[in-house]
Amino acid sequence: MLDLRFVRENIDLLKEKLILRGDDLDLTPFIQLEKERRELIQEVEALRSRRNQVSDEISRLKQKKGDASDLISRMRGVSDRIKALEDDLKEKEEWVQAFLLVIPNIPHASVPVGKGDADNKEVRKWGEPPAFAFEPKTHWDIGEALDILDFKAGAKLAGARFTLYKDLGARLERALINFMLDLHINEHGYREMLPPFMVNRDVMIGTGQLPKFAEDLFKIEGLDYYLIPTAEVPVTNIHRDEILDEQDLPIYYCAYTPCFRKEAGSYGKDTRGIIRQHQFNKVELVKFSVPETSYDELEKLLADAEEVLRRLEIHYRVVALCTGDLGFSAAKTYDIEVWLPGQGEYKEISSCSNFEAFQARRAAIRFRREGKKGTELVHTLNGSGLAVGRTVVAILENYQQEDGSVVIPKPLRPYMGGIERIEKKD
RNA sequence: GGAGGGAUGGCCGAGCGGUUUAAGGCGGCGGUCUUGAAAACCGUUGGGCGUUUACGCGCCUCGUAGGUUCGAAUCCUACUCCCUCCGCCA
Repeated sequence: MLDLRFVRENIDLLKEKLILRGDDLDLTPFIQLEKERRELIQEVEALRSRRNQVSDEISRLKQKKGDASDLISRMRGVSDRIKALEDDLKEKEEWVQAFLLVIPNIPHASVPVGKGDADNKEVRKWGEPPAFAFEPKTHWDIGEALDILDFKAGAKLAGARFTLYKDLGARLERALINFMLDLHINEHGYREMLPPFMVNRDVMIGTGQLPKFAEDLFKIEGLDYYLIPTAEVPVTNIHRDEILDEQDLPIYYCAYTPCFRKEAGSYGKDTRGIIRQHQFNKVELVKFSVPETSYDELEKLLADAEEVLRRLEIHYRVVALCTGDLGFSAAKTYDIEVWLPGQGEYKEISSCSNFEAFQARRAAIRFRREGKKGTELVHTLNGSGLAVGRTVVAILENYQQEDGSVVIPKPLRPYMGGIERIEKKD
């Protein structure tokens, strides 16, 4: 959410920025209603001020056993007028608030201008694609041949876009979760969190999933609970409605959670394999920072996520998302795209963003500066460190051997009971 | 699921229809005293909104939302959360 005063005073600038995003929100009704809102506030507050004054007078009179009936009769009805104005004001406040909640964040000045993913800018590449003396297979072929991924069973148990992991497939997923958590906690300075996998509506509004993207979420029928689409949601909201101390910042949290997404509107996309699932595992990095260092923190967070692929020795590239490809709440985003030989393309495996004060304003996450009065909004950041299912995909496709087996990257072997290779059972 | 108890400022805790401007204490901050510190004493103390060049002024905020009243932390209704006991349960 953007600052109300900022929106009011920078309408033209905001319009320009929205166009960069490809958003053509009409701001004119907002300008008018917001003005009416302020006029109403002044009217209602003047009346309330008078009511308070007269009530004091009545009180004083009664104390002295005086007759206040004249004053009382004159005040009769004033509250009804206040009430009527308050109802009107409440309606306008809610309208203004609802409008603010669907305005996307403003892209940072360093974000490349562009319309879609074709305009994203490559920042760097790391490593080399593996050379194969044979035609590399897709992970779904590898996984089925090794009997570690069972798509039919997933469909039977739930439906399309669900998969049953079996034996060393399940073990590999679990090994990756522990490897990633240990790396970030022991070496990158993050605190481990294990949050609820369901959250309420206010929390979803806090990080920006609601009200605009309800169709992407699974909701529990009859209750105010939503399945989380990412750990970003519960973890960022840990400090909702709080005022932190400057010396507490920056705060680094790391959390493993499953993620649940409806994937509405992606019907033809990634239908095979485990690239796009309704449920997948992710290790997430979340930071709270003072505004002046949040972009340094973004670079460090990105490096922390990249480190996972470097340790696993898998080729990837980093792209800076352009203005047209940026998510609703983000001011700047880097995607890490991992090389998938079976598909012959780079695929997003992590998305690292600075939200600046956009989420903090929605969730009321503030901090106090040493020796200064008042509060300021923190900056929030997060990034996948990494998406676990897609890391399994990357390992299967990059470490596949001609005989159909898959070599386990060295750092994962301690987490796999020393197993070095997944081979076909007979 | 059943029965009972509770929610007041950063924390503890009084208030139960009208100078209360939410008492008092703790903590925090500033000061006096002191070589320095402690103690003691004095002062100060949240969040949000509106208005103002500014100093300031006003409004809201006692779990949340309504209601009664000239006036609500206080009375009424609903809801949420927490605690205790019973039942069920990994």
